[in-house]
Amino acid sequence: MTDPAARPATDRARQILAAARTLLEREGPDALTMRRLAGCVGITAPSLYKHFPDKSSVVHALADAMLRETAGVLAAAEAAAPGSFRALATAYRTHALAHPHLYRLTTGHRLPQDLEERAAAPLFRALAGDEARVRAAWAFAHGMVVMELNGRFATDADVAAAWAAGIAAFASVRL
Amino acid sequence: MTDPAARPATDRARQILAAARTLLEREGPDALTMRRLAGCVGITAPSLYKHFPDKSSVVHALADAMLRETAGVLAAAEAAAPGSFRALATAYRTHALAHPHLYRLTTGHRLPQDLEERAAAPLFRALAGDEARVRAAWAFAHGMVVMELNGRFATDADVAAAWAAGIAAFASVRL
DNA sequence: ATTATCTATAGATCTATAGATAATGC
DNA sequence: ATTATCTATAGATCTATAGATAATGC
Repeated sequence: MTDPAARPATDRARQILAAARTLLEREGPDALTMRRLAGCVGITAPSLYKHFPDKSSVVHALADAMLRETAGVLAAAEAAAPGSFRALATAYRTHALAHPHLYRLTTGHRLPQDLEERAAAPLFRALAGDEARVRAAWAFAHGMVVMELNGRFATDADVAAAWAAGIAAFASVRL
Repeated sequence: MTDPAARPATDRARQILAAARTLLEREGPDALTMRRLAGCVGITAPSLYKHFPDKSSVVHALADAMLRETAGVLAAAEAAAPGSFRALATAYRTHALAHPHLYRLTTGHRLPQDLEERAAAPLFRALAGDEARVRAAWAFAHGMVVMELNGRFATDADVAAAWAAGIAAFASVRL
């Protein structure tokens, strides 16, 4: 209810967003044009403007939905294994790597702060309420995902071991 | 010598790269067009193609130079404070935040692996040769920088404390 | 001779608006 | 009446090439 564009009211708007998501994930951000998006839904580009005021509102709605989904994934991981930073990190990684372009789109955006905080709440609990450590751990997870997505690790690198090392570093009791 | 585009031979090519760097850093990636770049150097767009085969070679050369610079910064930090992960992390952060657009450009690229490894060598030494931990620590630093650059932390967040928490987590002796 | 440059332009895009037309809901 | 859609198009871009012209180096 906060933002009409971010929370589509009509079926058509939802259908457009679903198509945008598929298009972005399949062909990357450059493919997400109003023309191609319209084509996916079976209408012409100008008709999109009856449902979204402009392109950025479509993009914003995609990012918003993705962040909500991430929050849900983390909440589920917490429910399954309360207090486990490892479980949260694994769930985060899995979800992010499953949606590379959406992940990049979302993390490249400035989103409502309460949404972000809600998503990070399980992490806050897992790390015993240490804010600074929560942010550092979040940055670690984000950095790992981005580097995996962008192929920044050497092909023979043991990425799982790197995740494990980071998880151990943050989960361990403070010295 | 590896790549002619990445290591410009002529003064003009170097001048073009310098202008590209300034343009990118001042106005962001969308401003970096062949026309605008040519304008900065005082020539027309087609003339650029006498010096670079295409736009991507210009971009690649920028990323290459930035990564070399990062390697230099880390090496200098190591020389000043051998074996200190904190010193490396601080130097990395400072350099990255001083060149936001270049940093994003560079980290969004796949670069020659030996270059990346050379840049990471001081980190490897500081973390006592633990490869997995080096990668995790690198991801942490990268994640922190990206989140700072993209304004992903709450305005009242103590970012320095987050850096300190991550540095402590990785620098501490293993349990 | 060779090189750097220019003008002109091909060939593709894009986002977004204006105004007409068809379809739906009262 | 209102809404969704279409066609047509404005108005901006972009990258990159072709071919002519000026300037440089032998």
